[in-house]
Amino acid sequence: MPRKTQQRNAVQRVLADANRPLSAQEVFEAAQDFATGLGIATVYRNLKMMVREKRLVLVSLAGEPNRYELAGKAHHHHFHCRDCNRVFEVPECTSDLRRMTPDGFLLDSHDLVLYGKCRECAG
Amino acid sequence: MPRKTQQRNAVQRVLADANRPLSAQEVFEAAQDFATGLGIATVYRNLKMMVREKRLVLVSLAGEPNRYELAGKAHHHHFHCRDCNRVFEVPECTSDLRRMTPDGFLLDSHDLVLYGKCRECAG
DNA sequence: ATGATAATGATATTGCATTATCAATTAGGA
DNA sequence: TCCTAATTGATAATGCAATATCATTATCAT
Repeated sequence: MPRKTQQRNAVQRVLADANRPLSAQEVFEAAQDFATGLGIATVYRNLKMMVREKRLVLVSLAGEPNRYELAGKAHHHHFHCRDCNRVFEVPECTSDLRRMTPDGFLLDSHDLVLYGKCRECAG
Repeated sequence: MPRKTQQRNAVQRVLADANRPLSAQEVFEAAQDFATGLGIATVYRNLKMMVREKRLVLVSLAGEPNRYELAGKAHHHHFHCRDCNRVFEVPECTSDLRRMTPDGFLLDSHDLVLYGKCRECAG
């Protein structure tokens, strides 16, 4: 039976407040404010647990450490800012991906990542 | 001055013959046929050199070791087979990605990966 | 309040792709 | 052919995210 802890709440809260996927390191830094003395191992443990419980989903991007976002969001994709290295959400792509799937291939899912500068970095 | 070696030729040939991006490991295995006793370090060295010379491009996919493909191809994306773990090329997506870019963000490039079963695995 | 045990923090360890090291080999111009 | 420097193979080392370990602390049902 899982227990309520300050650390777990802090991790959860940080992810709920950020409306973008965060890395363990980002969660670690932000969650310090709500759980002083927080350890990185605890962050990893709680992220893993919350993914297992399907309260978070893992966002895996090429060449990047894993990020995590709240589960249950509508289908969407991500924008990776090359300057600040933050990842943002973008709405679903509308194009018919089946059209680009080679004959005989079975399409399950897809991932689209946009790269560039976020609003702040473009500023 | 770079020299012509059996090993370098083997790496090059394997990548030219495969019409899909290959990992260092895949290159290593396939190139054995053309260079007996080939070492994995040599494969990595040559891949790195060929990327530096812009004869290959690096294909980085989430949670996967790097893959490499011949440079100079038309813009395209990739299909990652969940069964055999091979990656294939697919033609460019036609949708207007700028439409999904949030206001104020600057879009440089994008990557799209399709997931599913390739023809052989779907067979 | 108490006890059983879940959770934590510090840190060592793992896993894995990739790179560095180095002695031995080989390419290729003189 | 000879020489020199590029290349190679074997393997140790690196980098880094993520996990395991373990003694200590905190939760919460009783």
